[in-house]
Amino acid sequence: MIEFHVDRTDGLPAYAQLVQQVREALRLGLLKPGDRLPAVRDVVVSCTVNANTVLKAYRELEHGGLVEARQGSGTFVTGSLGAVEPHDMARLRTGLARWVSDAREAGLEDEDVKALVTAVLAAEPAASERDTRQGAGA
Amino acid sequence: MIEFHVDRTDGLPAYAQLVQQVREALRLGLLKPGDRLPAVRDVVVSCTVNANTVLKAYRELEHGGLVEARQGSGTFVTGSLGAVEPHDMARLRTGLARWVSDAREAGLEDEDVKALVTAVLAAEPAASERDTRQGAGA
DNA sequence: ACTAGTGTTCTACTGGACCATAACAATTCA
DNA sequence: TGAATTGTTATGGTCCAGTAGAACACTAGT
Repeated sequence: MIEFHVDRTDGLPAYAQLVQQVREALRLGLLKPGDRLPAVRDVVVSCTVNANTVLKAYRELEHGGLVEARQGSGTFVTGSLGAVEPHDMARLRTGLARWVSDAREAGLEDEDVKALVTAVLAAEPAASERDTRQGAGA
Repeated sequence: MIEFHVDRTDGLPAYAQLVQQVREALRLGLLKPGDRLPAVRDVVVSCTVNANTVLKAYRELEHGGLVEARQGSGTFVTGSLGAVEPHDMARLRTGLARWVSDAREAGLEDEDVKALVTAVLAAEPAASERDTRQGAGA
């Protein structure tokens, strides 16, 4: 069961943060079709947000075909994202962790790491993003 | 001279995107003390945002001690961020580019990459972030 | 002194995000 | 059947980001 957390100082709207967290969990394989999302009322309590806000997030996910809400029983995952082999994912994660460790030893903070990732991704767009990219680095 | 771009579908407020882009450029060494930021009116035109929006971004940067506005002449960079050796930065960038290339061959999209980075950074907080972390991954 | 370019301030308005509260509807299970 | 749990809808309000338009203030170059 995924656990949400909302950072009000983030700038990103609360409902968008919830959506993002579900999508992220799907991409990392932490959430699979059949899994249930936390009940609306639970999220209301744990994240101290309004029911409408949670609903908005769940509906956006539903609209994207990622989850399905069943009145009376809950909201369930129905779709997937990314779909990379767990084995490959584990291998890449290890490699990335090593690089991050290296970067931190060189003095980079988390913000530096994120900036660098953004820059590298933008510098050499993937084939699938070639004509869609907006650019993000400076 | 840094070039801004604002993505209205991003969710993040326009002024926050401008701030982020300046901070990112500072971290990557693309912007150094003494450099001038684009004139408010130029940003208004190039990004089709309001002058107040740009002002808000510039003031936030000024408040953070990163830039200084001089009425009549422009807004100039006065501070720095990260401050990692250019040599180290270049080395890390190359290493990251290699990993990204590897990840893409395995089928990861940009969103997958970002999700993985977020997860890894959150999994092993840096010493400087130990008691400040909010968590972000799912 | 003049002018062009720069940052700055002000007021008024719109729209989206969010909250508080309450009620309604479907499902599940004893 | 009934109670508990779940998603859903509705109303009305607050706050803030962003817009629009105008004017003001400072600086540099001529």
